[in-house]
Amino acid sequence: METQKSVKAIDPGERIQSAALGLFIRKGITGTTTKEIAKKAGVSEGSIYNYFESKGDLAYKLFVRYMDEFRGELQEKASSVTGPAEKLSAAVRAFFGFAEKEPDAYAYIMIGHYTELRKMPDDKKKPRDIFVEIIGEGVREGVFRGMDENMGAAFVIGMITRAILFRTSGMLDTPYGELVEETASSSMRVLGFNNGQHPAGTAER
Amino acid sequence: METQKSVKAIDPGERIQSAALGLFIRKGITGTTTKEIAKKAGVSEGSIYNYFESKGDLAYKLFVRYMDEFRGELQEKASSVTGPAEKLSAAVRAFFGFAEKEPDAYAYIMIGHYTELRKMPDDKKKPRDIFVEIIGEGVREGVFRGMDENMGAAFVIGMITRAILFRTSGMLDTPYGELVEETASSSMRVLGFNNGQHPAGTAER
Amino acid sequence: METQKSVKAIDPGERIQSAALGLFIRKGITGTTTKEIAKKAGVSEGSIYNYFESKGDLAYKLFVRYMDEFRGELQEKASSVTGPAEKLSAAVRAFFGFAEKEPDAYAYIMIGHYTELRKMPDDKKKPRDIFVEIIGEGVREGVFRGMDENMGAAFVIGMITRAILFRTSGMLDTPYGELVEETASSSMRVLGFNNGQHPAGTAER
Amino acid sequence: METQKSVKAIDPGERIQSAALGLFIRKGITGTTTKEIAKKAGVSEGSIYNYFESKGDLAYKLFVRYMDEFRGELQEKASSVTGPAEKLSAAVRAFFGFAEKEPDAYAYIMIGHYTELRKMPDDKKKPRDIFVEIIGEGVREGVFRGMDENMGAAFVIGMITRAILFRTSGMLDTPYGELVEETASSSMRVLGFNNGQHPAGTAER
DNA sequence: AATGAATGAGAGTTCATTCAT
DNA sequence: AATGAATGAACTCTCATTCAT
Repeated sequence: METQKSVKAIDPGERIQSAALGLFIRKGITGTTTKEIAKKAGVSEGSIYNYFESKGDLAYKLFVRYMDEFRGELQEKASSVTGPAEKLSAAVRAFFGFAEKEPDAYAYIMIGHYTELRKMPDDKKKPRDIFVEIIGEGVREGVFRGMDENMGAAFVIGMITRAILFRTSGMLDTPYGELVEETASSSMRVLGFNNGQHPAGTAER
Repeated sequence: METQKSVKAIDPGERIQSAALGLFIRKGITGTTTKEIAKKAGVSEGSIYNYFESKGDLAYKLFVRYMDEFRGELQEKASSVTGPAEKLSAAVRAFFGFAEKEPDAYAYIMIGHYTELRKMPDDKKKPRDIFVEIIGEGVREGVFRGMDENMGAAFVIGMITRAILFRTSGMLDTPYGELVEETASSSMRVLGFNNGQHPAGTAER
Repeated sequence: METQKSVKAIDPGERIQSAALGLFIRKGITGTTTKEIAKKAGVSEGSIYNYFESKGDLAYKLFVRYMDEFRGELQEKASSVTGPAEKLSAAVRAFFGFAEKEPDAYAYIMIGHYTELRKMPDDKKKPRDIFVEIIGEGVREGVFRGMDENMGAAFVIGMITRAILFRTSGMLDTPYGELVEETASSSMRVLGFNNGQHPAGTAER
Repeated sequence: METQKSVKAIDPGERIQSAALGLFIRKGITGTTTKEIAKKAGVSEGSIYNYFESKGDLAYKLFVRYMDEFRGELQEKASSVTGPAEKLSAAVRAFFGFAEKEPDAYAYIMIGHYTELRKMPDDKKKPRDIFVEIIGEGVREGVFRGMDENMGAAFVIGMITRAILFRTSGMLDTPYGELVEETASSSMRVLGFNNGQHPAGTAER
């Protein structure tokens, strides 16, 4: 009963991260002040520094955290099925699923590629690696047409992210479920998926 | 013969824009100081304000300028051929062409979508509109499979931009020409291009 | 046998003072944080305030404590012999002795004259008073030449402190014992000590 | 006529240094805020940074400037006469002269030895070197008794600085001129100066 | 007595913008 | 048009001190 008194009682470090995430995606990292973060999180400005070394550290930790979470979900969903086509479909769905479930975290990850975060080194496995592996496997097994797996991953990820971007910014009003299915099947077309019946490259369905 | 006395003689406004572009893509807009711009452009800090209202105005004008230029090239190339498939191919090539010829401008446009510039309203025609129109036309003519033209544009643009991003960041070493061709043909696959022989949706080639 | 259980068992107030002394002389009072003191002393930051009113109070108490200790040693050594010359020699030796035995405390006292501590009023007897008294006595007894006792004290203390400073900072490599003797005899020269044979002040000039 | 409009017209960099010097010696470097310096100098806080890289840089530049000036005066005065005894006397007088003419600069130099400045590396010639050279020369020429020149310098400088300190802090009311003469002649006593009549070292002990 | 998270005033510093020249 | 010194608001970050536990 003492475990959780009120909403204010949850870990300040968590509240700071949550507040920062919302501000970062709306105003950018540099465009967000520590004063704003503190106010939104309901803590003092100085408190931020009890949990993070600097604003940059906070931004970076947030990035790594959500990248890991995102990659983890992709991995988990892809691992739960067998076969390159099934894995790819699962990964596409998980991608959309994450963007739908945690839109702020998703937006932050996307922004990260184009801002200060981009230069932050990371030798950890990234979401894209999941796609590269699945496609590589599919190509080797003859399920997908012969193509560079990195290029295939670029195509698939590109389609997904732009579809989400178009939808988020109101340029596309296709219902969510339909968009997911269309993106998944379009990915199959790009990869020359042949349903396993005969050599890749034919793809009639 | 008065057209170009020396490098210092060209329009200061031009030099300022050129300097700013390079700095903006490397350090971000907020991360770039007017002092740096002035120094790189070889003008005084105060001079910037004789040509632009503020740093934000400079950033915005740069964005609009290159967006226009980019869209213009896409338009021009697409208009020079006939038929949706040909137009689309031309647009895809022009997209890559612009990114190759003016990498800084291209990078700036891409970054713009995710930073301060994003909020800048624009009712002008954008690069994406070119794709939407071409695809819409192709769908109506039965050359492409039946699909939402905005979704199709999202897919195609997504493939192109990610392919360029992967290549630029060294994750993909496919030769330039080959990448262009692969992207163009993959776009056709996604759009269910049937070579004009029979109803879209079959796509064997 | 309860006197000293473990190093952690000794009085926290003592540990705090010891930690503070080391930090103060290396980084200055303002340059030392309470967090550092607490860490080095092995206590919590808050604990400091159970023993001292403030950081300034801690700095001041340290200063007074060592000033007293220093003056006490000078006094004690000087009192143990008779005659101005002997007393002065003893005081000079005690001065060097203190600097050698408790270099941190000595350094802190020296620094104190030039920093925040300087303004702290003190009507207590100070080390310099020992010298003033001895010299005044010597002058009145005709053992030293006629001179202002305060001036004489300034000269003697100046020689001692600079000699120690030069030695501590590596500018002087005279062995310790020799330096003490040289300083003591040089003090005698300055004070015109005539070995008691004939009236002081002989040194015609 | 335009050269000097008003007192406010003199170089802001100079006004900043002057204001900082006064504050630094009264409150210490860390104890002085940039806000105070700016206010006293009659400039904006930001202006300080048009002239100095940081508060530390300002403090350091001030230190070097006055050290150079001080050493220069000692050198100049010592060079204007011949013979070790005369040179030493001149140096002692110049030392007192500088402290009298520029008490703030003198105080700042003294404080510098005990604060942040102390760690600032300096391979330049320092005031003390003047004394070391003169004494070394005197010892070699037999004008002063045989002694380590560094030790001799420590004694002489110690006497001078303490005499000034005692006088400045009101512990000594000897008139200025007399104090200078007494310090000069006492220095001669310490160095065993024999008036040139017979070999140094005569002072049997 | 002991703790250490929380505080918030205030520090040094940056920088877009202005304006007298 | 061009300059660049001056500005001052706003920033990030520090740290002595407090206080609920």
